[in-house]
Amino acid sequence: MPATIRDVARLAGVSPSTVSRALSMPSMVNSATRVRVAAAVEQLGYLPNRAARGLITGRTGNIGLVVPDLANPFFASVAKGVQARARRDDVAVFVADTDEDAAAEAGLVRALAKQVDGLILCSSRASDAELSAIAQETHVVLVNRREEGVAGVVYDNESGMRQAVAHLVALGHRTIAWVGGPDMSWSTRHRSLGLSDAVHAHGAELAEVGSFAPTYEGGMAAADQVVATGATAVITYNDLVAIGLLARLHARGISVPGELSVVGVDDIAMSRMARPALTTVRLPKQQAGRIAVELLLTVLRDPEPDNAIRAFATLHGELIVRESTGPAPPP
Amino acid sequence: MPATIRDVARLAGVSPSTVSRALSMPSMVNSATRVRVAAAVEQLGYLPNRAARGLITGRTGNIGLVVPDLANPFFASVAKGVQARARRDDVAVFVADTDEDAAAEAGLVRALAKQVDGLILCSSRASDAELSAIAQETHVVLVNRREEGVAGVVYDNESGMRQAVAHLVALGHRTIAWVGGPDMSWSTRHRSLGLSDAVHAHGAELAEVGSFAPTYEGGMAAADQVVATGATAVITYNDLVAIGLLARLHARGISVPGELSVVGVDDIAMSRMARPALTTVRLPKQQAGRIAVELLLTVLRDPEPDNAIRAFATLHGELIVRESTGPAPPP
DNA sequence: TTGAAAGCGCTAACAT
DNA sequence: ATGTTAGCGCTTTCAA
Repeated sequence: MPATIRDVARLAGVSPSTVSRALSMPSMVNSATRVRVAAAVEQLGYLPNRAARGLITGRTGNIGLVVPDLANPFFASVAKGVQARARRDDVAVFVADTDEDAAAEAGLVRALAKQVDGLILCSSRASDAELSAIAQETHVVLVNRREEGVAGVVYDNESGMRQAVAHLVALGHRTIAWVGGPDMSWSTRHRSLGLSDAVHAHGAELAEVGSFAPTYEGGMAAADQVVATGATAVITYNDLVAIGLLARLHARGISVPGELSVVGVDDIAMSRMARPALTTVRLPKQQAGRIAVELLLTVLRDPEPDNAIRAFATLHGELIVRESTGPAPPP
Repeated sequence: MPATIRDVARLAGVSPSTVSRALSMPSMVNSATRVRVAAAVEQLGYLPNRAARGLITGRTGNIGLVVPDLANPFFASVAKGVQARARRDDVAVFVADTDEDAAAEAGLVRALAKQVDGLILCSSRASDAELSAIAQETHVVLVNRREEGVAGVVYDNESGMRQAVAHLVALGHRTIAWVGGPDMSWSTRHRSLGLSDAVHAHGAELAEVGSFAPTYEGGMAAADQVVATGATAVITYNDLVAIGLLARLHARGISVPGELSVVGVDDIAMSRMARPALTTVRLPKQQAGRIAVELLLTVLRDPEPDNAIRAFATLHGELIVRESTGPAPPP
């Protein structure tokens, strides 16, 4: 049986309210009593029951993190960043994996919303309407998606795509293929847009091969269509897709980068380990998680609606050049 | 402002206790009132406050999952399995990442213990003493570790090692190196033991090169020592280590499997994607997570101490042969 | 500076 | 079958 505040109070010879104050507002209690309370707390190994506290303060000290797929290293990294930052403020984190299912996401969000002070929605596949409904119910921070009036952190996808295109064009590529991710993904739309702009700015050609699952399998599936476009270079929605694509190209005996250059996005650990090692746009993943928590805590501390709107962070990706592109020029 | 049980009661024209009963023990309430309550619940979008319920029932409907490193795909998969199974029973999951730090683990566990019905400790690095202390405070299910009197799920490491060794010996290897994982890891001890038995049973030689971090970097660090042993084959603590080792061997121009055969453990997605593709012992990861939840829910349902002791599941690994071993015989 | 009392949202006796 | 009462562990008025 864990000790309650009354046990502590009894042992310290004070009232429960004094114990409560000694813990949450130490300045309002006599230093002598404060010491006695501290001793009792120590001796009993007392830890306040957060649920009980939350019931009255309306604050649970918990936050929720919702991701499409924990097995995707990108999300695992974001989750790690969230964890790390949350722990610093003694905040516990509920994690929910939606399995890339928008319907499941809605359910999980509703279930979590009641037990947390706020929610971090990572790469949410929810519709705009659903999203604002959620934002009404609890504090929300978005990762990888920008929505008016909701706080969040996004990557500058346009800049990432510009870097990738500049690199490929410098290598002599004139036709670049693009393998898109989930249609509901904000990132895929913005990467596609940025890519289109960058390619045309360089007077090159863009060959879009459509939407694929953001997974290794998605990349395998996309490979043949990419080859069919006749492009000499391809940029994929993310690294997982690029690595799947690499595998299929290898199976078909198509040499990378000899016949086709490949660029991914994310720089997951796997990218470096791929053969050939994958050129990619490195996104600061843990940082996104940390900032998301930061934002959420800020919003919670000062819930003025004005702040929510401004609280949008933009992170920048960085092109990491590896063997999967050049120096061999395309055919 | 979310609706409370009193709002529902008022709208349905009944008392709060009736609403409570209609929701938790529907059979004890008149079907007519049950319908009225259901309607009110629906109309108000009422969702019981779990914290409040937990305060009185002593059950929160939450569980905690503690892992050493979410960025390790093995743990990400286990987490996914846990999530999936927990969701089926409408249980929410706190996830804590200890960053491979035993001290952090202790703190996180204590913090979580109060807000959950039970804890799943995955590859816990805690000492036996700490572990039993935790098991005293809350219900615990261990993954990847076997402890007397604590429920859990482990892999049959011995069998996995036997399969790997039989494979290597059949290929003609006579000296097999072993790269161990964290010293505090139950798995590393049992893999090492099983390996030793299997190797000697085949009349072969075992060359142990010590403990390394269970990461890509650990594998890089181990590679040169492995080579120095003169072994023609190496088995590593896990796939991440094997892949790091592969990278370092590649950098040194040592051919795999031509000069050295490599076998990992886990079969993370990355293993298939490695070049050469990694031979490994496939562990059912999500299944471990699912079973852990199952066990925990069972223990919670019927907290007789007798069950806890028996509730230990053993899962079996399966050797997956890929390019990193044979058919080329060792030198 | 401290204590007593009330109550957060809910469920579990105890009545009826 | 339903309502009333009490109280889970905590914080927060309000008095002293």
